[in-house]
Amino acid sequence: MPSSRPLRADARRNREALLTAAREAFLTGDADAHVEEIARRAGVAVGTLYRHFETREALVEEVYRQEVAELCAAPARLLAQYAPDEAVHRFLLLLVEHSAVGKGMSEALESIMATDSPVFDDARAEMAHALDELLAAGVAAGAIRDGVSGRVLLRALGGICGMRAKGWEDDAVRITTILYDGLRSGR
Amino acid sequence: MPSSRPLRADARRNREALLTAAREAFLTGDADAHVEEIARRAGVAVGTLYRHFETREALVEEVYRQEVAELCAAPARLLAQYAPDEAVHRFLLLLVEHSAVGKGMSEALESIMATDSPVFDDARAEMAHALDELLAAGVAAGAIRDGVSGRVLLRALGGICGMRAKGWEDDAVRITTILYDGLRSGR
DNA sequence: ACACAAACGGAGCCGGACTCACCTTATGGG
DNA sequence: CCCATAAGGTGAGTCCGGCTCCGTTTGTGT
Repeated sequence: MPSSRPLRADARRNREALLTAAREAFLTGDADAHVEEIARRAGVAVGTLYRHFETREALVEEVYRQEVAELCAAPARLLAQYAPDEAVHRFLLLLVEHSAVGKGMSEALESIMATDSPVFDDARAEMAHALDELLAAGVAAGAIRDGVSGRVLLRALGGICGMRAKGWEDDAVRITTILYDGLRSGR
Repeated sequence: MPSSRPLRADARRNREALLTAAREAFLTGDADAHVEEIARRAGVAVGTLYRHFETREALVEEVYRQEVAELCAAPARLLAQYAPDEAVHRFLLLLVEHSAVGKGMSEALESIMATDSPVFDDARAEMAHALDELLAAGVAAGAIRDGVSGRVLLRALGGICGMRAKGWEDDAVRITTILYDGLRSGR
């Protein structure tokens, strides 16, 4: 259904502007910028925002989806470059680092990983699948314990990404290491 | 300042009724019950609710605080009854179990553990302190790795408690076990 | 150029948190 | 026991933010 008609030029431009404006708003701190504000930043009226996105939530989700897609590309790349268990370790740390781009985006990731909103199911499935690959490779190499699904690990990571206090990065790295050691200890 | 005057009898009753109504509302699922609804359940008007609690959030916080206080009593009890590392393990599982009382309360716990809202600082500090005791006992007994603070572990637990999908309990138990193994592996 | 569907703008609607001016009642001193 | 009085209760009304609706503008295919 992506081709019910190619979308008029100005419409495409506005849609893009809205997504950019929203992403910037979230990155610069306030994850609950008003729709008016986002529309203003994009140089359009609220009505236009609602022509492109069903609800405010839908817009937020779209921004999240793009961010997640980027993260999902990582596992394959890491597996090609490192030994399986090293790849797992690096991915965990990458995730922590990535969620550091801003409070807004970190909230986004947390939502994706912790909620049951049907809208995020795809993103979660994709993420879980990417993690499954990583873990499977680790198990095959005898470096990672068996019986841990990507979905389970994803849950744990959700908690890590939700951290936002000052000095949270140190905490995140520490928890990540604990998890990693835990994954190896039962192998 | 808890004694600017003993609070009139009906006032105390209403305050209690509001807390009870709110707790029940959260336990029975909808964590975002409207203030009107909560007031109605308590048999008072919204104005009365706002006489006792600055904002809706403040009411929610008070309910959380009570729940957390209950959890904070657990570590001391467990330490008196079990070996340190066993106490840690049991507390982790207790936490999971406790957050199962309902989606509403589980959201509450997640908030307490994941946010930086100054209002929750006390609860977090208390919780972290309780965990510190547990961990310290474990370290002293040589059963737990050193260098993990209660605060850090609390973060990890926040993620676990935030899980709400069907079958989340199995996931939670599994993650908890991984964490536990991780805590022991570096000793 | 023209027609016309597609897209835009923005005043206004609506629901939910919160306020305030006025009424009710517990309580303690006479 | 009763009254004065201040603590407490009430709920219609305000405010604010997400969302809608329809009249106007504009890109596009002929």
